Amino acid sequence: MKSQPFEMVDYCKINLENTINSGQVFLWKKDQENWYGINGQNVLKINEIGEIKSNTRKKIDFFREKDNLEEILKSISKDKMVKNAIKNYSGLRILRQDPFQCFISFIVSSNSNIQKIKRCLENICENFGEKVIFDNKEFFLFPTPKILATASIQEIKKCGTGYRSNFIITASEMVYSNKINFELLKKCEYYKAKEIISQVPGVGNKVADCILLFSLDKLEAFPLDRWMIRILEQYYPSIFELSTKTLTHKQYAMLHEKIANYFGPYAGYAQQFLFKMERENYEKKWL
DNA sequence: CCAAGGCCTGAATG
DNA sequence: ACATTCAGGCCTT
Repeated sequence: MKSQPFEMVDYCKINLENTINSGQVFLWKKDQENWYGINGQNVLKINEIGEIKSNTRKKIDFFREKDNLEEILKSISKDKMVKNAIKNYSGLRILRQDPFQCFISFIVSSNSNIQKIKRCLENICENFGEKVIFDNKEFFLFPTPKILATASIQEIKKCGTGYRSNFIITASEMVYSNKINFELLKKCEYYKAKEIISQVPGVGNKVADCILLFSLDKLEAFPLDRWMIRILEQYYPSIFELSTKTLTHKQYAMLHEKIANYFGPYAGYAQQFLFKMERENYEKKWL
């Protein structure tokens, strides 16, 4: 067996801080030594050495432990930008989130920022989610599709979600009625899954790609928000020449095509590293 | 097909 | 102190 470079082993080891502070999850906080997070009907606790505990016995592969990180990192290392980001933010992982929570989270995220998204989601949990005690601490789980589907618009609005409140209710109805079936979407290929999930009001290109990447195992999804556009303009002007300010559906699709060709089947991982890098450069706050 | 404006909130700026 | 501007993604016109 060939010995692999020392660094590669290092980069493959998960780094919780980098992972949680990368804009993919919102309901996480840290006390003295442990991270606690809400993932659907579970409270997750992760200690300093990376052991994961839950309030239930349900076991989920939250960290995508079966991903072949070495292969993925090699695959996306197409240029200096990505290589540096991998080096500087080593241990950053894509998580496998609870699909319904992820779905609602990114509908809430539209036209918003991380702090506000977090506040809104905390309100949603406190107002609609089940209260549980875990580790002598109080948590509110993420509400079920049924609860949000049958909530009143006024109640939702109190959470600070504004015009997105209607989207939340309709989206939850579609999940509750099984019109949107996450298990099915996991089995679909990327384009098909995206087509289906885009039928939900409040889910456009970017939100769809976030849901697909962060909860439905579509690692080729590459969410293009203002930050990513800025990054591509700045660092990849010759590869992905961007003409206009606003991305139409067609332009989004064409750009994704180029990106997929360039970064390959794990493009979503490249996106996460580049996003993390740029936000850190601008010293943007996380949670 | 594309461009422009409105939706809602909170932070930043004047 | 208050008013204005801006960031942010989706939908309708």
